[in-house]
Amino acid sequence: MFLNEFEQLLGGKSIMEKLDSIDRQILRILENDAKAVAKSIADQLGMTKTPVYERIKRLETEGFIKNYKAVLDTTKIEPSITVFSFVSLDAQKGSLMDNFLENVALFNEVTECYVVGGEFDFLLKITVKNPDAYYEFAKTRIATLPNIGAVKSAFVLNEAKNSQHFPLL
Amino acid sequence: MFLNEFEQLLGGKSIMEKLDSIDRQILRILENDAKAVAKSIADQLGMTKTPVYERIKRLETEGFIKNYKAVLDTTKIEPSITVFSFVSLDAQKGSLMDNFLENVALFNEVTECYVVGGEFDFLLKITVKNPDAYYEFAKTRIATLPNIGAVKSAFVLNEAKNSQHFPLL
DNA sequence: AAATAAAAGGAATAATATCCTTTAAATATA
DNA sequence: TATATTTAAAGGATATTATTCCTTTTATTT
Repeated sequence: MFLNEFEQLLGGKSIMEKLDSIDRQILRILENDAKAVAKSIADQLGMTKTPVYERIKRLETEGFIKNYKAVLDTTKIEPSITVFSFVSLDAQKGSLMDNFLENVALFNEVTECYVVGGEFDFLLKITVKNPDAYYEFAKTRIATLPNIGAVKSAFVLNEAKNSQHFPLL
Repeated sequence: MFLNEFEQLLGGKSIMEKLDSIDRQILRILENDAKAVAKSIADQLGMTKTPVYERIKRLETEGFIKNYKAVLDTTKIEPSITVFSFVSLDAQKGSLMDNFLENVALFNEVTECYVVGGEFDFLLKITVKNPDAYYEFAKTRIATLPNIGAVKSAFVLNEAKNSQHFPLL
């Protein structure tokens, strides 16, 4: 058996632990339902629990599955509003961008933050109690950060779709 | 004991099942780790498993917890690009908006879709294999929908933060 | 055909969910 | 303020169920 140069470097262990069709089906099932157990997944795939169990463990230890989370019905818990805000900096100096990211990482209100290409530099997903709270947050937390240029916001009126499913599985 | 008019309608059962501080702490723990069991949550809260177990079951049956999902490391599974696209329609007729939403709901590539206020009508989160696939998808799937006006896209260069935590718990 | 890897099957362990009874706490009532 | 009533929590016991391990069989690859 021949090892390629990468595998040789790792003592025969492949870097790219590839996923076969069964792995992908298991991931798709767990993506829908973290509580699915080896036995029920095995039944769906026409297998037995042992190989399925071992594959799940492998997918966990190798990091294909990062973690398991409860999905909450936030509207039932407390009324809130969500705002997507595009932000651009005065200058695209790398240190400025890092500084911005470090800051927003600390804000619980910013649940997601993406570095994007195009007219703006960042896209933030912000969740707060109400419009007043958003105004306060934008004014005191975002606008005060150094070198903020333009900010353009879109208020979410309705969450029409949120599948949280990786479409390439 | 007096019932208010809403409670009377439900035979004494309150509509707004309110969450106390313990419920919120349980939700916060499960939001981080769906695999946390009653015993370990109870330990963290200085309680015993029974009341915690009963509260979890209540939170599930009353819908505060919608479901449990595995969070995947999609970059390890397959290279992909994510694009946020703002879309506006020619006219904001309600039926046109419904039609648009019905269509995008069918596209696996559109993992999230929000109705927003402001310059545009919708915000889509789109995941595809590569820029070519995005061009193909935008051209054949989105641009061909009836009454599409403007489309403005921002390509994700980096996912700097994705907490998936409801900040108001 | 041989060797390796994966899957199957079964069995045992361990842990958790679930139930029931008792105790404590909080609230309402006298 | 004391007492009664209701609700929630605690504690323990049981039964179910999943994990985990080991051996055998099948499939795949060389």
